[in-house]
Amino acid sequence: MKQQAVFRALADPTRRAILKRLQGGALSAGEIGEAFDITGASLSHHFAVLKQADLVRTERRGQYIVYSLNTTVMEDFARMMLDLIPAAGGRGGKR
Amino acid sequence: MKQQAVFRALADPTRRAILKRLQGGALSAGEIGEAFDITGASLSHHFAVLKQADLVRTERRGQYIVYSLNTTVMEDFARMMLDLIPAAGGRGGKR
DNA sequence: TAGATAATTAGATAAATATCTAAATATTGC
DNA sequence: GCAATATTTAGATATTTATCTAATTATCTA
Repeated sequence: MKQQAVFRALADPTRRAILKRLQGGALSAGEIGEAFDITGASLSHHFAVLKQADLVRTERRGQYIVYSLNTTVMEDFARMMLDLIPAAGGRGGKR
Repeated sequence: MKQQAVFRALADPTRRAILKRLQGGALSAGEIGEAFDITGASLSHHFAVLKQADLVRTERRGQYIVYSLNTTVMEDFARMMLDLIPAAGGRGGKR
């Protein structure tokens, strides 16, 4: 997991909202965009950041490009966060 | 939890390194700073961001100001991340 | 109380980021 | 192949953020 890329991607509220929209299942770029008041170009930039962090997967389906969550990376991330906590969820104070 | 403040705070590698240093227990600002090659002023800025996110607690001890992790917020955060994942760790696709 | 040490605040600057408009690329259906 | 639609890329701009130096605040000790 590219840790820094994931943290950076999640730091922006618009990108987190995109991830939330994808919780219900895969959506095309346009469908995702309906919920936001920014241009397609800006959206596209956000997609690129999410992709770089491997938080979403893409697949072209005809004219459309369909985005879906990469839940593996999100799980890894959450568990890593828990590991940051001394004696919490994880194997405790390792390192 | 001030979600945005937490995400923003965690986005910076220096701040994450500070949190890691605190895993072993409370440290003064100066002790934390020993590990970094930036000025005290910059460090202090990072502390402020971490405090704003409630990720660390401070306590003055004489001349020193001692920082410690606020594990509660970190746990909340990790669990919230898991909840972002459809049917993963948490109570599944609520929301 | 004066000097030393620890840390923060103020103000400036350079780098990173979010957003925009315009142009380019990919795909469909006639 | 051409027009229409969906999306991305390029280039510009404004905002945010990380860092610095200098000054300020707080505490200790002699």
